[in-house]
Amino acid sequence: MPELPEVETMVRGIRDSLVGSRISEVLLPPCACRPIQIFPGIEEMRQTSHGERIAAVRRRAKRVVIQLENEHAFVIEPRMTGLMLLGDPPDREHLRFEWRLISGRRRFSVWFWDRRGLGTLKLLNPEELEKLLTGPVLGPDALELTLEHLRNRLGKTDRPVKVALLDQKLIAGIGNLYASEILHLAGISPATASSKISTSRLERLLSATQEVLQLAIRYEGSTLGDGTYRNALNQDGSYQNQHRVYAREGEVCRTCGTGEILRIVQAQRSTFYCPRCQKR
DNA sequence: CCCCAGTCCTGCGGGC
DNA sequence: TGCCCGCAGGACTGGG
Repeated sequence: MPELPEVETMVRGIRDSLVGSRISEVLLPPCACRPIQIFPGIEEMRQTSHGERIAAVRRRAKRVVIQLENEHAFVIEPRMTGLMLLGDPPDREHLRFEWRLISGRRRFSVWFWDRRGLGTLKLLNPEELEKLLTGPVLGPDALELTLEHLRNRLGKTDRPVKVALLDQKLIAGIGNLYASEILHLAGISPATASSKISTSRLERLLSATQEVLQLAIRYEGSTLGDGTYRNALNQDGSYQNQHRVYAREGEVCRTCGTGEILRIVQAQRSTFYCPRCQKR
């Protein structure tokens, strides 16, 4: 499931090829499955993007932003199973969108592939893009968090900290997998009421967030058993081998060597933790 | 306003 | 063996 590290890996994987190249065509591949949500329609997308040069490729939280020189931007939300690919896709039937590009004499394509089709694709105008980047829909990016952010945002809610970490309005970029990983490294129980966490423990939470996300980026994200997430060249990430708790229910905690990893359900999502290492 | 349950989607694996 | 059901969870919606 693409979260911040996986989306960052996608962006790094396509950036050098895309920046400076020119869009010759955008296409909806023939696809037997239900079409993904796109906005606006394909014809408006063509009119706005045809012949435009790509100025930048960046990440905002869990979204890929492809900025054009005319200041419009494609914004891709991979959600559960979406991938940005330069190489061969896992299969042809779940290709959802194609950008045909020209760089000098070279012609190539970048694809959006999405097995489950929960992903979305939008072409935003400059005002809409500005709202996405700085508006209230998304909180501060998890890699740019400060202690003040945590104090102001977690301090005002009594929800369990695991649930609050998933709220993109509070902090943007953390998903279900990395929330469990971060709380384990921070030594904080996922059930702790957010507002009850002391400043010194918020400092641990802050450094654990940076450490886990940066390390996961270095390992190019997590490819789980379902094998869905891959980098831009359709290769596996390797952070799954470093997982501290996620999907390790019943196994022994590698940190304390004795605790058994438990799974609980919070807000209809699985949470994994070590009851010995993580206290309220 | 705040928060939670329900919803979308597809593929896979457990159980009978 | 084959079928069905539940589960995976990112982001959004409706309602309490």
